[in-house]
Amino acid sequence: MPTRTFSRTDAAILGMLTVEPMSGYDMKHFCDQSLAHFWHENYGNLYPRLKRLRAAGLVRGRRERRAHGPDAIVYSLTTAGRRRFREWLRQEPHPEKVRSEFLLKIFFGAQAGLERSAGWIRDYQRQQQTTKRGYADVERMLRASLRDRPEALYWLMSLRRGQLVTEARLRWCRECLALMNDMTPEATP
Amino acid sequence: MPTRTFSRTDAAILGMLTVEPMSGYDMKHFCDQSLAHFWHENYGNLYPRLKRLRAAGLVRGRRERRAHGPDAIVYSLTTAGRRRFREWLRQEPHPEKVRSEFLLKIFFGAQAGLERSAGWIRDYQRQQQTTKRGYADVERMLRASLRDRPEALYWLMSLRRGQLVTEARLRWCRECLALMNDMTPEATP
DNA sequence: AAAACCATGTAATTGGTTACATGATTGG
DNA sequence: CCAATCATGTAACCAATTACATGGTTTT
Repeated sequence: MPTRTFSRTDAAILGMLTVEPMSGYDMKHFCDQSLAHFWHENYGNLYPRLKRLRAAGLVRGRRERRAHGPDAIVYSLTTAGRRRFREWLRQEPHPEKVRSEFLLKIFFGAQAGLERSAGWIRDYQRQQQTTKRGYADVERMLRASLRDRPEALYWLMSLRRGQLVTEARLRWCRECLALMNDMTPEATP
Repeated sequence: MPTRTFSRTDAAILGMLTVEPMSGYDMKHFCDQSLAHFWHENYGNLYPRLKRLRAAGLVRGRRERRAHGPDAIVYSLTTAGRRRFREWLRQEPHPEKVRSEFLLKIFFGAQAGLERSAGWIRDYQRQQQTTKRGYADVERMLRASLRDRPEALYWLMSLRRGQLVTEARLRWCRECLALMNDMTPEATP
């Protein structure tokens, strides 16, 4: 009797546990720090999933005393869990279903006017710049861990993707803002 | 009494109707053709939403005879609908919540091995190449429509974003494949 | 006559988000 | 002792996907 349904969140959970045993709380942090540019989770989804995975025998969890703060339920993979994760890894990834509210607003930007649209782009540009700076730190850490963690090479690859894409987005911002600037009726004397 | 909830799909629908009156079927096509790289819809969501929007008085729809095929319900914006769309446009876009199954598989790729991971990347590369070719056609069409459609400038901007990002992703594929190739124990004599 | 396309819909389900509730521990 | 952080959970909700069902029209 296999797990009834196996969501992508389940896969992410098992994946994180291949790195090291973690609590649900830790996983949230792992997502926010290491997977941020391509994955996110929230507690309301994480905790119930962990319970189900445990019931299904894919993970085991035990209450542990922590150096700082209250006890936590630390989960680790069972043999079945590791097997299930490998199985998921073998399957072709589903094509992504993008939904970018931001680009929707740009596409229909004519209705909003140049000023407003340029404003969204500048906000977006700022975000991307912050992201870019964040990557630099992560990269340093990852490179350092390459010695004792061969997987870090894969981590670096996924990071690299974030970097290149962010770079491209920033370039796009510059291009658009320049273009829009040329279009604005010159107000300087 | 305003619409109870206003989903992003609702916004997309109203947006498409600012371009021209359309049926639900047309909208699906519009998404697949013009918004594909940042938006997608499916009938099971579209049709019920259209009903609700009509009930809320934001769109009006009437059965029309079509040149080819059966009758269609062609929707257009009401004044309230146009107002509601402008209101949505003024609001700051929500930050995107990315979930890329593909990158998750790359990140945890060490568990799968070089061969498998490189395979996913090659598949991905092929997809992106197809996408890139598609953009070229769209660009030509959009540039042509610039004369009688000033909004086409905004359409071109959103397209440009797709082009730059796709370019970056392709570059990433090349980099990764080269790196992985160097790592494979040379099998040639 | 069949295949391909045009067109609209519903029901069941899931997958995920938000908001709420609770409480332990640590550092200032 | 208060604020911040650590930690786990549930309930209500919703948004969207999938699968199913139906039928008209056009082309071959």
